[in-house]
Amino acid sequence: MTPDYSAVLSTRRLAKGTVAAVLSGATAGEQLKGQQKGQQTKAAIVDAALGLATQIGLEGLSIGALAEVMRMSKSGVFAHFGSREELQISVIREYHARFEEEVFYPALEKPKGMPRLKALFQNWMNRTSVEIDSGCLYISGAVEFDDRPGPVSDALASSVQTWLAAMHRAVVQAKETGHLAQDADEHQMAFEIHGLILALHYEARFLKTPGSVARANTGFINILARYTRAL
Amino acid sequence: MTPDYSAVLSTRRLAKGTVAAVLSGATAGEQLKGQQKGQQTKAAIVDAALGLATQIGLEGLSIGALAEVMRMSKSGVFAHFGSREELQISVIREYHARFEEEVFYPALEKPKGMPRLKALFQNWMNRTSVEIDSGCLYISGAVEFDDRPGPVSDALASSVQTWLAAMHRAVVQAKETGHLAQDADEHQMAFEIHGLILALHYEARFLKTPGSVARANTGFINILARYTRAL
DNA sequence: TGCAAAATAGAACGAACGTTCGTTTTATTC
DNA sequence: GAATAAAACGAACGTTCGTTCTATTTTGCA
Repeated sequence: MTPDYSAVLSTRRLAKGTVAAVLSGATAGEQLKGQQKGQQTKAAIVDAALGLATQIGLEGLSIGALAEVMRMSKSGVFAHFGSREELQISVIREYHARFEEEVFYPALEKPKGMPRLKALFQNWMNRTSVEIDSGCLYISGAVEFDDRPGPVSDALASSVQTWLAAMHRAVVQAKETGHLAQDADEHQMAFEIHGLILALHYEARFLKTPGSVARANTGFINILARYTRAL
Repeated sequence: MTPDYSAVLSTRRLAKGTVAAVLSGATAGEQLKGQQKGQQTKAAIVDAALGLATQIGLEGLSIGALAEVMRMSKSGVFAHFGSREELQISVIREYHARFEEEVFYPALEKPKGMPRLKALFQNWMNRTSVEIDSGCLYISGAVEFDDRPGPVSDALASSVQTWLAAMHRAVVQAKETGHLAQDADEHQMAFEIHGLILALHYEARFLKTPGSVARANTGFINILARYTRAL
């Protein structure tokens, strides 16, 4: 149920199409199909939908509003997905793709261990900072679907788990390479890091508290100090 | 714009009616009005509405669904509030009242400084743990209204700020009483604590990750260690 | 007990929702 | 350029939404 980045993490970056295909659940046939007009339109719709969803949430995303943005008819938009749920899932997949492209892959350039861990956090934080105006789908989605089981919730949870697992793996590697104390609890550390990102998103985006970015940074430094020092 | 608990924190618990009146923005006249039938009905509606809102969110809260739960007509429910927004704000005020009753006031029994700070966190965490089945309005609301300015968002932000300010003040007092290092950054510490609660809510409620409560607890211990030790 | 006020019901409103359908327009292929 | 498939349209469906009216019932008080 929960794919993870482990393979990618140790083998560096795979061919992009393959990874994306696996992660998005798309079949090989779909990927290789020629770029008909409909495919580009669909991509444009998903792009617009993602923009809407990060602002008003996946639940607030309506086909009517989306059609208006696209200057298309409701039925024209609808036909590309067959259902609202499928549209939402497409949006999640797109978000996932962009997230890993922006946060995960660039960090693989850094060597295993502390450098990569730092890069992962830094990229994650940068993205969250930028998203202060648009919102993070992994955070808003979690709230919207934490009591609404179904395919959309599953897709969302799967994406999040994938990313959190990658983060956890990076911590494990940092310990393996001797950059962290031998008795460091990897899950605990990942949990605390996650908390920093969530607090940043909450305080900066909703409360507009100044200095939140600096606090998240300082928090990370504190966590590092805690887990490099022997207990 | 942002009331705070400061007065209450230093004078112990005030007369309940007064504090509640100030916090809820209700007028004295409203408070003293005799308990007519309508008042109890309204209270029952708000109670049911709070139950619904913590599950499906403030945005998902609909008058129709609420009327069904109450076995009343839509217009009957509606008449008590005059608008959906007013209903939402009533729910927020009710949540606020219960939150301080359950989290804030009991901690005032403990002496200022570390004991009170620990109690505040513990109560906060206990409530968040219990809320894993029902959801926290301060968290879900922040996501739903972070890009939707208006009276509801204002009421919500005000409540949250009040609580976070109380938490911050507790940290300041802990430092004043010598329980924390002299160079401890109170805002930074409050930020990190907030992150723990958010991570707990996220991982336990959405991802159903086992052991999240223990991790939040451990995280708090780690933070305490960091801020009692000199930098 | 009677009367005014408060509380609830009921019907209706316009708008928006996701979805279905048949038709028409646009692309692609031969 | 004709034949075929893909894509987009426009209208309508049944629901639900918040809200507005006008009755009707219930309540509190003299």
